[in-house]
Amino acid sequence: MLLEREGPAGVSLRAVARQAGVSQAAPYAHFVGKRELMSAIAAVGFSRLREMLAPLASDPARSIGDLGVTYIEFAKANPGLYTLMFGSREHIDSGDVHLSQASRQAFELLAMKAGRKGPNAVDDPGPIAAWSLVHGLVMLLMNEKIPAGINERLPEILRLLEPGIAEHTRA
Amino acid sequence: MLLEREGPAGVSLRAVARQAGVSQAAPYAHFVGKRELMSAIAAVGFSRLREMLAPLASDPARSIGDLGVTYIEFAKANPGLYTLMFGSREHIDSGDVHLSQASRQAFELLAMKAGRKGPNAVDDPGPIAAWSLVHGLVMLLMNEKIPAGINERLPEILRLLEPGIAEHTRA
DNA sequence: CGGCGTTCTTAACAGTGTCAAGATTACGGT
DNA sequence: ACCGTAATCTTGACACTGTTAAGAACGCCG
Repeated sequence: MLLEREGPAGVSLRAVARQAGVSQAAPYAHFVGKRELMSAIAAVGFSRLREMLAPLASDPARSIGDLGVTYIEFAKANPGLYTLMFGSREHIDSGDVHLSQASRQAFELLAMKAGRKGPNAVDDPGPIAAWSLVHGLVMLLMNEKIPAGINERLPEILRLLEPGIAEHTRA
Repeated sequence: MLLEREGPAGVSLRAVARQAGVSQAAPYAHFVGKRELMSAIAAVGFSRLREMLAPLASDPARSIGDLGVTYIEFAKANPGLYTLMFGSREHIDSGDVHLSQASRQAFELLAMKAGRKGPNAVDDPGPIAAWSLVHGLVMLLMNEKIPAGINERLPEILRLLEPGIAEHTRA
């Protein structure tokens, strides 16, 4: 896909039109603008992520660390898509309904594992910390801020959060 | 500044040239291209971040959590700059010498607090986890993936990592 | 069959990064 | 003091971008 070769900024409406065999302004019959196209793509990205995570989340034998590893695998397999989903507020409309709904659904999978039980897990520190840790790891890896060599130590890093969460949940 | 009003993508060479009172192609006498300009800006961003963090890092009375709070304050005060520093590989040349050096220096400040002592702290899980957690938190906040309301609970979230790090350092 | 909405095309607008050619300016060595 | 060289700037152009306007085909429903 074009997204993965060039990154989100490399996607031009005209290029996707050419690739579809239609002409420059045709996309505007389907999307009001570029941001809406990108938001739609990002939304299916969240759906795919959720599909990958879902079986692990409902399996009691799997830990948060396992979820994290799968999460990172998704990001490494689709770096362009992942960057689009989380990066740049420029390319995406964060207010888009489908998009924010899709991202919330993916987040709730994490909350199941890392959070206090019950509703409004949204402001529960546990899942937020877990998501932040994993997301930060992915971002720093992608932007080469940390050496790519730590790949094997990822489970170890992810486990660092578990004592704190256990302590917090108990309280 | 223009960066903060429009975000990294809103910065155009022509606009900065206009603002400097010179004409479109003048910047090319100082930078080989836009990416180099942006990389230079990002590098001074890392320097500023390091200056903010330095006093806390050398003060034994301050915890990793304190560093994290200051880090997040920096990001919230300069969201455009922060996005440029970490976000988009499109606008920045990660291979840039000044840039990668500046980011490494900022990272070493974290490593002092959160890591095993001694050299090559780069592959020590502690500081990497700390940085990832804080960075992920900032990113998710900026892109409105998590509600802005958790601001007061930030110290609590950052503390979740401390038991794990303590355990690991002891080993 | 007629009309309407969807999809498409072509053409144009303003804006962008970048390069080439040449003018201007500043400055250091003789 | 002067001359040459390097740094800096200007103008003009190229190919590209997102977006809009005006209109041409097309299918579908009454």
